[in-house]
Amino acid sequence: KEEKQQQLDPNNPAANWIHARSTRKKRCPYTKYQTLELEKEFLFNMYLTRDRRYEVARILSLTERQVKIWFQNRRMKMKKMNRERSGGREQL
Amino acid sequence: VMILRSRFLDARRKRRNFSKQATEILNEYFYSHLSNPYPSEEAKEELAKKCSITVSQVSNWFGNKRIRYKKNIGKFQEEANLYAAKTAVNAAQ
DNA sequence: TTGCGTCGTAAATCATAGAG
DNA sequence: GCTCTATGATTTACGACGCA
Repeated sequence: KEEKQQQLDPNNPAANWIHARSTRKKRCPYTKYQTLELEKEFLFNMYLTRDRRYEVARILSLTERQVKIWFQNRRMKMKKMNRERSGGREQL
Repeated sequence: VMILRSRFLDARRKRRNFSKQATEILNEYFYSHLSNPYPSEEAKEELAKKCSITVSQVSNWFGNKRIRYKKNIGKFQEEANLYAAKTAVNAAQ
């Protein structure tokens, strides 16, 4: 059911925008518990100290790198939400 | 209160498909820039305005389109031809 | 030179609008 | 109405680049 064969036709101008780092770790969705705890920590402070990062990672069985990146992504999400909250209309 | 609040927040996932015309505009851009379908911030703003959607929605659309196109070029061949022809006609005028 | 910041994105996954 | 699948949005994980 899974044959991903794409013969890139030389005529096809789309030949060059394929990135795909083969070494990239596959995305693995975090559990409800992990996400909830991360959100709680984010509410406490948007930026982690090194010690907090270590603790959070240990408690949630994530790597420190994962926790660091989660916070980076979370800050970007917040930024996006603020951007669209101020620009768009509000109802209710 | 928390339930109502979460319902409101989850409402962001309530979506409507874009209008036929908006999809048309986005596809025209995509297929006429197939060698580099990465609109600049300015281009995104212009597309957003023309389509009456947000810049984020334009970004989402291109992100989805690039990956889905790449994953199955054959499936989009007909669509690609259609917009290529349309672009050619526009250019000829 | 280490290291964490943002920005833009790939790819997978989620949620459901809509087509059969 | 009830599946499915197409589609828009969100979630992980990086690369590229900035600053201290």
